[in-house]
Amino acid sequence: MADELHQYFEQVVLPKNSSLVSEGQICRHLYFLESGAIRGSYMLDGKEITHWFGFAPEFVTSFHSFSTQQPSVESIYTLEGSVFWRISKVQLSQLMDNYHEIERLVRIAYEGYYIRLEERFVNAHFKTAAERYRQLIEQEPHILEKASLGHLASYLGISQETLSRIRSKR
Amino acid sequence: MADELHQYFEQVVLPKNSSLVSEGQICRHLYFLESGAIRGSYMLDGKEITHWFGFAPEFVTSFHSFSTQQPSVESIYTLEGSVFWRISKVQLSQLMDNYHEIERLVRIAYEGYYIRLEERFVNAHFKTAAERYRQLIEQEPHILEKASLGHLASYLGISQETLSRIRSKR
DNA sequence: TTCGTTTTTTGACAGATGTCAAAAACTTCT
DNA sequence: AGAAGTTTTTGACATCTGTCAAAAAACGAA
Repeated sequence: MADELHQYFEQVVLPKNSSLVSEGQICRHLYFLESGAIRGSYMLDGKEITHWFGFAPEFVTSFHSFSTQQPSVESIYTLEGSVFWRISKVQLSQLMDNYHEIERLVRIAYEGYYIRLEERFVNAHFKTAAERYRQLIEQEPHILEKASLGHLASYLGISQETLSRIRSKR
Repeated sequence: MADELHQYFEQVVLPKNSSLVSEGQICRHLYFLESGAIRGSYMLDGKEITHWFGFAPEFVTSFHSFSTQQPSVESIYTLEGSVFWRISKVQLSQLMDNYHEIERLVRIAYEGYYIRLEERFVNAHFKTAAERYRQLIEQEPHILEKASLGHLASYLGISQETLSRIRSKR
């Protein structure tokens, strides 16, 4: 099985600040981020909102588009030089058909992603900007090293200026 | 297989305002909500925050607790008389082991739940209270019929007073 | 290094939202 | 219908946060 797995994956290497997935296009691949870091963002009222970050090693894609095969509302960009291994949706479906074990891995992956998102959602819900920032420092410190202030601010759901002021107060 | 499935599920019938899952307890079951409506909530600074609603027919549980088997941070209450069919995590795991088909159903379910939560997250992220309320009316009008103002407000991430004022302005 | 660009910080101000408190409207039960 | 409880509305006020604009700092390329 390991042999068969390998032949489905294709390596993708991207430099810093390049796009992996573009808004408006259908995302047909699931990517394993082997090394590097990325961010997912979308446009709102002319502003770019970064709503998630991805760090190696993990599976990433524009989940909504990949799952529904609708045009993606988000774009994905590299935050630094990154190496991916990608597999198409069609091929992944075949693998899941052929191997219960693969279907299970994907199920467990989704379960994990769901839980993580739920936690983030709850954390964001009724906390002040400062509390969310403090929580970020505790729970996802790696983000601080790779993301710019603007990316961070939108990730936290606040303006860049407010984040700058929160930072200067300690 | 249908026969075998049936024997794993147990019916639970609850009146209005009763609790299905309580904070602090490990949630060991997945529930199929056959009829009725429920809400999931947690305590924050002495206030009860309702962060999701569930409506028949769908599968519901305290996902974080069910998945990790850690004590639940949320409680689940019925909004009206409701009928559930529950299956234990152990038994569901057995079913998933024995039937690839079941594993697939669960995988697809998680995929759907993830997408839904992501949409809600993005919608909430940078919109004003009024916009979120308008969006709720368009996208989840059924919630309006069952939830009290207080539940709704916390679901939208705003105070009850603010929601009341938004409502009175149209 | 130096110039030009991007990112971050700071200031002034307006507007949205939360909080506390009380009144009003609505429910439920007897 | 009436009493008691709950839910919703309203008012006054403080504060957090966003916006716009400009200055300062950091970064990159030549």
